[in-house]
Order: sequence, then C-alpha cells, then structure tokens
Amino acid sequence: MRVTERIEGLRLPRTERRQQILAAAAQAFSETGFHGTSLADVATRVGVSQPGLLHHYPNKQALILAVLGERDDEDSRYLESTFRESDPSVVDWLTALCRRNAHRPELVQLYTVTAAESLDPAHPAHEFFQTRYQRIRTVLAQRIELDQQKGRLDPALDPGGLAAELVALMDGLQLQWLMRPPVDMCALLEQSLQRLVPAGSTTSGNEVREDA
Amino acid sequence: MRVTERIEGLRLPRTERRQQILAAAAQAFSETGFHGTSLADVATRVGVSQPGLLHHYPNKQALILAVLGERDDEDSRYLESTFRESDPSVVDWLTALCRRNAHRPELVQLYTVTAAESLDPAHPAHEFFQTRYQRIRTVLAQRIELDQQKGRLDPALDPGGLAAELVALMDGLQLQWLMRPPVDMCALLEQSLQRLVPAGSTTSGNEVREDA
DNA sequence: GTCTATAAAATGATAGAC
DNA sequence: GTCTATCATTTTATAGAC
Repeated sequence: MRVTERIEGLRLPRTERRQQILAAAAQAFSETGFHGTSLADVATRVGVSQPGLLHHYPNKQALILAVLGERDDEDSRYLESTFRESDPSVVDWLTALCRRNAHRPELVQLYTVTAAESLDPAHPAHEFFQTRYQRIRTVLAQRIELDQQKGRLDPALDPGGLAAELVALMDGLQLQWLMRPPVDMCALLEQSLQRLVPAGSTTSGNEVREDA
Repeated sequence: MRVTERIEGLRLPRTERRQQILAAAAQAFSETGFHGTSLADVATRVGVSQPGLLHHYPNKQALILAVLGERDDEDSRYLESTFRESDPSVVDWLTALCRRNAHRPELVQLYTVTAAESLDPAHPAHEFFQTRYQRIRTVLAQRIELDQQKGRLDPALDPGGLAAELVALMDGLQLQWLMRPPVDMCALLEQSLQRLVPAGSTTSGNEVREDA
C-alpha cells in the first residue's frame, strides 16, 4: 500500500510549494500574529526546513505580505463575480459576505489580528491596511449611494459615514465571533442592516447565492 | 540650577517605580503588542535595567496582566462614578465613553491590539478578554433594558443582541479611528445611536459631563 | 528545491554584588 | 531597589553542499 508521506527533502514544483507555504503561514499568522510567529514555526507546518522556507520567500516581511495579498486577491475575485452575476443591494451583499466569512474563521482571524497589529507604523503590513480600509470604505460608499437612488436605503443617511460604520460593525462582530462564547455574527449584522431599509422596501430579489 | 535628571541606579519608592513601569509598558504594548514588545524595550523607556524591571514584575506575562488590570480598574472607577452621579441613558453613556476614549488614543490602541492578539488561547491575556467581553455585554444589556422600560430606546430591540452590536461598533470605529486617515469615531457612533432612539424621545437631560 | 551548518543578534530569565 | 554578568534559547538570515 503506497502512502503519500511527508518525506524530508522531497522536491516539489515551485508554485505548489509556494501554495503550501502561504497556507501554513496564513494559519500561523492568524493564530499568533506577525511578531508571535517564527519562520521555523511556519517551516515545520509545511514540513520543510527553515532555510527551505526562505528560499521561496526571502524574509518574514515578504511572507506576510504575500499571505495578505493572496487572500485579498481571492476576495476581490469573489466580490467581482457576485457583482457581475447580479445587482445585490448593500444589505444582501454584506449579508452574503458575512455568511461567507462565517465559514472561514482562520481567514477572519488573520485579518482581525493583523489589522490591529498593523497600527504600528513599523509593522510590515501598515501601509497595506491603511490602503485597504480606504478602498473598502470608498467602494461601499458608492454602493450605498446607488442603493439610495434605487430606494433600497434611507436617502437621509450619509454614504461615507455609513460605509465606515458598517465596516466597523463587521470588524467588531468578527472579533466577538472569534471569542468564547461566540456571538452570532451574521444574525446580529442582519438585524442591524434591516433597520436601515426603508419601511416599504422589501429585499431586492437579488440575494447573493452562497457557494461555500 | 537643579534639574531632575534620569540618573542610572537611582533608587525610587516601590509604588512610584511600579507606576512608571506600568505607564511605559502600556505605551510599548499598545504600539507593538505582547509578542512585539521586549522587556528591554520597556526597561529602556523607564530608564532602568532589564533585571531592574523584572524585580518589580517577575515576568512578561505578569507585566501585561498588570497593565491591563490597572487600566480596567481605572475604567471601572470612571463608569461607576458616572452612574452614581446621574442616570444617563445608554446613548448618553456611550457617547460620553467615546468622547473620553477620543482623548486616550494610547489606551484605545492597547485594548484594540491586545484584544485581537488574545484570540490565541496561548496568549497571556486570553482569559482576561473573554471575561471582559462577557461582562461588558451583560452590563450594557441591562442598561438597554432599563432604557427600554423608560421609553428611551425602542422596546422591539433585543437587549443582548444590541449590546454585542454596540460593543462591536465601538471596537470597529476605534480601529478605523486609530488609522490614517482617521474616521470621526464619536460623530459616527452618535449618528448610529440616534437611530435607536424612539421618534418622540429626546435626550434624557442627564448627559454625562466630560472631565478630561 | 532542499538541506546542514553556522553566524549574529535578540530575548526572557537568573545569580549575586552593592 | 538596582545593577552587572551571565545563561540558555530562540530567531532571522546567510553560505555552501547536494
């Protein structure tokens, strides 16, 4: 019986090994953050030596930036695809996003922990998160404005302010959802979102499908 | 001209030195978190040797727990005093809390960074934050219920859920407030809170005074 | 592409003098 | 209460063999 074992020194194709490394690093960084994670820690998870790891990513900073960048790309692709197939309201869209996140605790924790750490200007992901939050707020504010024009959201609300507020709410709920006992992140978000919908308006009929 | 200089080896009373250490440690931990902060780092800020630091707190874990505990006590005293002197509505109370926090970016960052880090079960403050969040939600839920009985808050809202939601909102706004460019944390919170107040109800007339 | 060996620095903590 | 000296580890990173 042949078994695929983790053999020391096994030579793997470049891209495959790099994928392994990104996965292991995402795990490690999500648990202990940038400072709390050692390269040896990541290397062990992959089943490779520490210099073997550094062959693929020249240093720790490059590694975490690669992890964050890759997850970001993945998310961007997802968001783009949901936009293309239908025209979800902000409520439906954020609801879908939350449900998706509810299946990815490791990813959520990676962002929660790293975003907080990155407040330090010397943190390798400092600029990454500053840019990321600006971008997210801008995109969300635009979607809010569109919804207001379509009567799906109260037009009295300030789009920019509401965007920041909704991002804040999701971030904060994620933190409490990751704790023991966990709060019901998605239920709470949806309740909050419902309060923003004008009395007459019902859901858009364009709910975003879940494709976990 | 006599100048109070930082003299090496200067002997200070126990409590005074310990206060210095807690202040320096709070600064350091807020900037770089638990893992990213070294004892030598803290010791230098205090102007003491690293073993000198360890004389007052036996290890790094004891140090961060002391920092968090002290700040918590300070906050508890503040909250208690605002309760005693008046009977603020939840809206007024959270508004006051936010304005107070707006004057304490370092304290806010300490909690933002450490709470996220503490998601790791091996983190020294893991239990601390689990307990803290449960406690905060419970207290807030009780205040919400009281406000509902007094007609200050929509009675249709679920107190427990709203408590978690408001804590999440404040946490998330704090994170974005600590970033560049900062969001206007208090303005956004107050807008959000206003949407919870029944149409007829005005402010309680018991606004919490600011005593920065 | 992966390893062993190793360097160079940082870190948490202890022992003992003053 | 504070320091110097010191230790044992850990950590990031490099050099060079296979």
